[in-house]
Amino acid sequence: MSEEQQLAKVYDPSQVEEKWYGYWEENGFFTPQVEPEKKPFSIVMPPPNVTGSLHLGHAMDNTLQDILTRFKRMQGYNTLWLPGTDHAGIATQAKVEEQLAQEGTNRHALGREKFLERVWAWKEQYGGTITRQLRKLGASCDWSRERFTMDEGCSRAVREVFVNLYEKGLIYRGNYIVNWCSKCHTTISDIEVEHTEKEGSLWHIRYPAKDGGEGVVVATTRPETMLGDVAVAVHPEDERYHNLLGKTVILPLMNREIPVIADEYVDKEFGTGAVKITPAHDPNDFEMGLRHQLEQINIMNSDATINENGGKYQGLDRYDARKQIVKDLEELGLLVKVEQHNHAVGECYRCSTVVEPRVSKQWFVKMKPLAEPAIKVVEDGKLQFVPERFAKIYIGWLENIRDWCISRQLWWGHRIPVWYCPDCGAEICVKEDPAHCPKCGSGKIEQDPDVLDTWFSSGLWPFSTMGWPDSTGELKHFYPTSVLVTGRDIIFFWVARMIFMGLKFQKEVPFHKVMIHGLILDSQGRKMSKSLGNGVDPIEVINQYGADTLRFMLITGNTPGNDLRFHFERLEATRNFLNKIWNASRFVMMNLEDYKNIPRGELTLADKWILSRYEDTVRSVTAALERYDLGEAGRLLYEFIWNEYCDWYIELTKKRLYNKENIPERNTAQSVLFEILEGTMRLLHPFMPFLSEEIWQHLPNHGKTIMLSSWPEVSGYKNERAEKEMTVLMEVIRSVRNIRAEMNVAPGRRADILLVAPEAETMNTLERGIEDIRQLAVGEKITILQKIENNPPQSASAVLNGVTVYLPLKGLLDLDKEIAKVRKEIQNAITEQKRLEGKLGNPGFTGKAPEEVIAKEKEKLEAVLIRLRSLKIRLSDLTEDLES
RNA sequence: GGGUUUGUAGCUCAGCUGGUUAGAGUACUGCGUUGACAUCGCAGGGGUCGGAGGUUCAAGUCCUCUCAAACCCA
Repeated sequence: MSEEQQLAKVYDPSQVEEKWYGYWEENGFFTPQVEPEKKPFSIVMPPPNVTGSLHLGHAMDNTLQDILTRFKRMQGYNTLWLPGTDHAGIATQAKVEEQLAQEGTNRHALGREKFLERVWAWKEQYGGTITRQLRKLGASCDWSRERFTMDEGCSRAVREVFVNLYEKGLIYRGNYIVNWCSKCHTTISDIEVEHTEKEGSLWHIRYPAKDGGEGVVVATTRPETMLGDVAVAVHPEDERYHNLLGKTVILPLMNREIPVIADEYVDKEFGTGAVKITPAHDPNDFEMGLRHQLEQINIMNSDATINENGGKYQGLDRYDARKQIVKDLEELGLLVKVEQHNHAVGECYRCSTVVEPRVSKQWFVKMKPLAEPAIKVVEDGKLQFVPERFAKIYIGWLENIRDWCISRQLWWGHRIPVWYCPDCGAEICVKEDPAHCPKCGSGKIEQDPDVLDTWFSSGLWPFSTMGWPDSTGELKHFYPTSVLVTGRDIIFFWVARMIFMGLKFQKEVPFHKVMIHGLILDSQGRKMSKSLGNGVDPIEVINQYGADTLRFMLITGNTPGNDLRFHFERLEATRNFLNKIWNASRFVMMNLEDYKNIPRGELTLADKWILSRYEDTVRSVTAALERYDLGEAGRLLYEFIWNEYCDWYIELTKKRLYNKENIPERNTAQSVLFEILEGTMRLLHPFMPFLSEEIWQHLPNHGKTIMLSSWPEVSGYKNERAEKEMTVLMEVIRSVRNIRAEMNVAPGRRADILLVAPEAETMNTLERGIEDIRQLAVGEKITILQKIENNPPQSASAVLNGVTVYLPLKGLLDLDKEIAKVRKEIQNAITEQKRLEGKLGNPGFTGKAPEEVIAKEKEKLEAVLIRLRSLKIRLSDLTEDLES
């Protein structure tokens, strides 16, 4: 065992983490065979952006998945954690375009084919970064099955789904108002728009009547869109405007005649109660335009400049046009007033450019028929959210869903599998690329230039990664997956879409549970962002503290679903915990050199106690993991290891370990120390895979790897009596230490201790624990009596439940102080006694409270009375002392 | 405007279906080099649970209102 003795005094994660990860991966420990006879446990990893790098959100998300995966694997499940990456259309394309810009060129100059080559090259270069980082974190996912949303298999799945939905009429092409990002140069879906509250103005503009009357004043936050106005609308019950209904007003600057119409959508209270209607540039106006058969006048180019429909403003940027229009209106005397006005502005979630509602021809998924079953499975409990409250958010969103715009004006992504025939006008949607028009035979067909929203392919992730549309063993065994772990920010983007896609194409939910976790915030509770510069790089944290420390810190210290603040102090506290575990293990190994795995001798009270506490820990940690309360599981382990195993049990074994004469006793202590440490390492392994493996490998009787060892189970060690007895000893020891500290007894100085316990049972406990007390309370001569005749002179004391502790301290004792202390304790006890008597004397309480609660209160009262009696005796003894 | 979450010791957070004298870590104070660990040990001070009202024999824990913060949706 010489190698054990070489363990460093301080745990150094950098020495062990890489070694073990390589060992696990090379030996294929992460890669399951499909074993249909075994119970499956599967997770698909939310695919990170292929060219991205790891942030703390990923670190937490994947730590949670890894904990669940390692836990279930040890429990003997056929366990698959399937990793992969996402092609992230807009983000990746933008990065490559940036690169091209630096070279002084752009994608249009390059052409579609060459551009895509560049993106693939970019992916090859940066695509491995994040998966390497996940390895550093310790993720035990099966890299042999790693997938990419644009790989051949996933692309086939996308094609299959698109064609199928198209044929069922669930995908259609139409002219609708969509969100246009003029910087990313593409359409984005409703949920990709972020609304932020902004200071703006409300311009009141007069539209004169055609007949020369005053006309009407409209209020708008976007005056530039008036170039595309086709009507003015008022509420039908708004009496202020009854005389104007049906009349015609003149649109200033454009001199267009437009009608005043009535629509219930108009809010009478807002602005002047009259609104300008621009169907081509506002979603609400668009709807109203359809109701009233209004013309749609598109006034903007794709770069958000005014187009030929904007008259003399053509060519101006939208905001320059706004300034000019306001100025011109002012000169015409048509600007009535300008008010301060705060309103929500939609911005692109990727680049924060203000989105432009714009009418254009796009592809959509019809959502109602898909949403209904997706709502039902959650309502029926076939798919559960953890914590449950997120189900409400999910259902609420799906109930109010609008059709999903899936086409993107990008090049990087799955190309829409639709061809148009210029000769006969046919629209062709097929699984295999067609060479000519099936209707007229024309060879001039052209494919739709757009690609699909990235989330379209990620929506298929749980089954496309398992080989669908082929029927594979993985699909049969591992689908539906067991649980999906993700942040609450993508419930709409991703979770909902996987659910309806899974239901549609597999006729089954894609996962049984969805575990939602919060965000990681900085120490001040702000979101981490590039612009604030408050982000923390998990890789730097790993380099500094180790992956285990980061992992444990990320999953403890909060409750499921809530955000977590990132404090370096907590990181340090966790590192200290790892060091504590390391040193406790070091201690055990140092004392194991002659350990023989033979039947152990008689167990001491301390042995029985720690075994019982260990059993409790096994049960509670397992239960917490089963209900996805990983933070609680971590906390329980922390408390057991530090407060029970280290602070008490190790200390209690030292005397036996150091006495090398008594081999059986020493061997028994070694045996229990070892058994608990070994089991605890297995409990700890999902949380701290590296540290637990390193320690476990140094222990005797190890196998190939802790990650394939079995999860600890309860084995009948629970011992209430031992726990109760141990509690008495611990209280006695604490009170002696307390007195010593108060009286400034030097730590090394042995002191005599007198214990008085009226009950025979307690006396027995003390007698059996006498050596433990001597050891941990630094006792000299210890006397245990059932009662005392004479008051022990010059003694400090403490009155516990059932035991009175005396420390004779000749010359050190301040009698007045001691008396005051006892008096105060008597006061406290009396207060408590009165409270309990009042409670028990209350017929309301005794009549209505459950039996056990009453019994408990009675017990408490009894204990207080006993204590009070001892305290009073103590007080009279002390006063006698004072008088003598 | 609708919804969700949070508000417990200086700080960060636990406290399950109402029933201990409300807990932990950290910070703070005192003592400490006994053969795992100073990234440590022992001991200690510190909160009446955002505010108001209500239900109940009993409320941090349920209800109503209210204040504050964060987030989501419109």
